[in-house]
Amino acid sequence: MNEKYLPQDVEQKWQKRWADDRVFEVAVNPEKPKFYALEMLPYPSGRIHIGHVRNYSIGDAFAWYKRLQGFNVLHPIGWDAFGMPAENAAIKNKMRPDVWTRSNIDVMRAQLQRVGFSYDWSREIASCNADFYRWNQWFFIQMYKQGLVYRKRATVNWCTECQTSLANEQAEGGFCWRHTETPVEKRELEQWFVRLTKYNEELLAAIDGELRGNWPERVLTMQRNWIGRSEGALVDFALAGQPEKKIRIFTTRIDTIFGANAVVVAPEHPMMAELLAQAPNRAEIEAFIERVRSLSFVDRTSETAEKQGFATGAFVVNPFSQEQLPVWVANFVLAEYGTGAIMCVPAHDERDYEFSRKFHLPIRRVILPNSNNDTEDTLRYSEMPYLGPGFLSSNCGAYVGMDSEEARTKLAEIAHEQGFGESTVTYRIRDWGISRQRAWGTPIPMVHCAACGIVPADEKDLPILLPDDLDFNIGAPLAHHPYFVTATCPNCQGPARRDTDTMDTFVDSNWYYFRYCDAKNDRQAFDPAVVKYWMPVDFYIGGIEHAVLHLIYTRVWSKIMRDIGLVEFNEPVKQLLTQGMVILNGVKMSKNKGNVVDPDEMIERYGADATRLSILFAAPPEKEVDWKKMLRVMNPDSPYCDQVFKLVRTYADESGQMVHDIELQNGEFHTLPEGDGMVDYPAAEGAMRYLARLWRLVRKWHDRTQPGATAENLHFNELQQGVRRATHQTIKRISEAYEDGLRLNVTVAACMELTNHLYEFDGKLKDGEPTAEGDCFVMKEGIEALLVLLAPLCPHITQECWEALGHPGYLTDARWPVFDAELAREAHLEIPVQVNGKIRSKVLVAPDASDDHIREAALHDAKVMAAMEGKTVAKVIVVPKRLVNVVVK
RNA sequence: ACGGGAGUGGCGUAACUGGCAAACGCUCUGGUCUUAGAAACCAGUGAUUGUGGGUUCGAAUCCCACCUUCCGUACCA
Repeated sequence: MNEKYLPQDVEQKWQKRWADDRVFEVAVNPEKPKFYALEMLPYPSGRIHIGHVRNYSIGDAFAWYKRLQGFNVLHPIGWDAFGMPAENAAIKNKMRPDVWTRSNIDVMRAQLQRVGFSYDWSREIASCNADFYRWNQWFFIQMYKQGLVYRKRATVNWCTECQTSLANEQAEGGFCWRHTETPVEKRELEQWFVRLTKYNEELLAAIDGELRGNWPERVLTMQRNWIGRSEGALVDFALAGQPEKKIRIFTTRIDTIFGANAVVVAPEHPMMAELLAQAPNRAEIEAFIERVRSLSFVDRTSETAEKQGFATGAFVVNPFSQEQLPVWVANFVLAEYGTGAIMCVPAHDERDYEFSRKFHLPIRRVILPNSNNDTEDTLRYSEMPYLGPGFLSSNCGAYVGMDSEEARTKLAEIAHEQGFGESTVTYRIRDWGISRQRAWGTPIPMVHCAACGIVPADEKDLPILLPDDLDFNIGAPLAHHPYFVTATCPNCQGPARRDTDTMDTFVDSNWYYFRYCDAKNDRQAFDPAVVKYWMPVDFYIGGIEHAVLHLIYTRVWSKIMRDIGLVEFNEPVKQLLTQGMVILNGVKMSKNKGNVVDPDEMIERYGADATRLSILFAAPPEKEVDWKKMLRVMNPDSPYCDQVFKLVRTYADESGQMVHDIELQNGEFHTLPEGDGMVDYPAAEGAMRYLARLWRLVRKWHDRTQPGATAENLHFNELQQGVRRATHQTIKRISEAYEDGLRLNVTVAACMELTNHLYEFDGKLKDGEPTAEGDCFVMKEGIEALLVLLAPLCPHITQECWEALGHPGYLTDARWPVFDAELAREAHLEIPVQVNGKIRSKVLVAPDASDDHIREAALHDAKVMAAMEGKTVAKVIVVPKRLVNVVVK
């Protein structure tokens, strides 16, 4: 064992051995319990950043933890390799996207290996490889045959930056998920859709069932809201004088229908032409509709948007009251939700109230809050609009006095019986449009034949290969590629045209982790028997940003695979952890924001183990880490450096060189002069200091401990027992931290504490004297436990130390230390004694002392007696083994 | 606006879930060692737990109000 801890040497040595001996490669083994540890796969954007290091360090720690517990752990990695940035690089740098992507992958793979993650590299996949995406095409065809993908013309979201359509989930809030500054536009397009909505109820059931407690509540809430289930009723309002023509509305409050003062339709409503037939100011209304329709999603829904509308001149009949109501068109009614038409009930809906007040429409109360003896007088002072439950008022014809909840079902039933409505459930979630007008993606395996229509490609013709000589400087490269476009109809063998759209890249991430299970299979997407062994994923780590994107799609995809007969389970991910981001100056790190911190420099200076340790120690996994608090500008000669934390922005300049800006005053950034940009990482330095300390301890003791020694026939003195106690308390603490929310920061603290304790013990021994057998045993026990407990975080140094202690094999064969409650028990308890809630003294008692004994000891303590002087004891509270509180008056 | 988190030393955080507040680390100060520095080691500074009220023998922890902050949703009828 080297005298000095040299992380580079240690890390390179073991990384090479791990690779040579394929230490982390696993195979199906029915004898062993399996564990599937997974992290969301990276996009090969160029280089790894510190956020990746954090995410993957968390996952690696858990994979190691399970491995040390004896599980057969599958821990794979791969590349989300299709997508826009490659295509942009192709346009900008005239590089082929596959070349760009693969060279990025090579760089990033080397970086990941340098961090020493315990991946089974034999399973590495890249979604841009034909042996992967051919199965996207295969799935597509299966789903097409089952009616789970279908084609329709629809208004879709269009990102002008991406030059492609987007799914609703990818345009949340009106902005593109990649370009959060770019508002999406609407376009009419013919597209392929995946029938997500078939699984609405199933998705919801699991959110409130098996996923609850195992997925973060935050993610479940977001998914629940996204699915947006809403129970209500559809009601037809016939046009006055034209009973065969009806406007269908959706409402969750059919019980308020007697209070309707109008029917309001969205500007896009399909009956608009008919409704406007009578309108005297038709031109004005049409101009209004045109104006609203041309607004971007954001402008149209922004908070400041005032309610605007026009009466169309048409009237409808309220089917319950036979009352004639005007039909209005207004900007606040959404065409894409419900039926695109509502009934306006101002007394019991905020928006309708605001709208009616503005346009002076009559407001009529139909739900009375307290009972049916509310009078108009008492109501005058009650709130408007009233949204709560109550009783139907005398405005409600035969239903007066009915409970509003009851009326909700009752009126829907009546509507159904009389043929003008029914109760229904609507959802906010839409089917998933997966066609993309891009070239760097999975070609959609469909053929357009003049004679046969749209026909799926023959399965034996898969994969439909993406040409590698596309010209990216013309729009729609696939459509302009003659050999790609030309096809033969699988049906009639006549000439046909290929679909020139590609699939959304979220298709790849739907099932990549199934492919890891059987990554080399060239006959099927995966062997169901193999997947049956490894799946579902036991522990999945990724960012919260995929809560309603990837994590909804992939749940549905699993259900589709189940329905096709490939798998048997319903949910693909048992437990989910959403790790906190690493942010810099309040912004998430990402390549296109230019604020990426490259870990290479840190690893070079402090080693991979210290880098990992420092970032895991910084905060619990689900919390954000602010990178600026992890670093400091260091250059004592620089006038900018005065031993004070500075705000540093780290990014790569044009040439790829890392540059550090430093913030001085007033939030202004200044580029540091040449040579002053030295950045120091106190956190990583501290981590390395700790590891060096551990190293020295092991070095001092490694040849004094015998690998085979047992505690039998040894009698331990008090000091030695203290070491064993600390060891076992640490085992307990760390094991609990893993099980209870994977609080890795706590495990680091506990390891340091144990190390401190071992040093303390070492310091008490007289140097130079032959060491007692008991001393050697307890140190060996402590050090070995410490190494195994720390291995998930710092696999290199612990492995090196493990070897130094005389263990021939890899740490993967070590086992998580077993906690012994007897050894962890305190020799005696120090019980704090309070007098009226204030700590006055402490008494020492035996660990098995009775409450009575503790009480007596406390009451006879000199300091306690002094504090009670002249007062009478009212009550004595004894918390077993914990504390005594004497209440005196 | 609504919904959900979160406020603990100069900083990051911990506290067995109602029982000794601050473990662990960073920073800082002093010392030992050294020609000097670094490293290392030793010692030390550091809190009305956001504010106010309540429950309790006892509150960082539970309840109420307020303040600050982060995240999510944003006319979904």
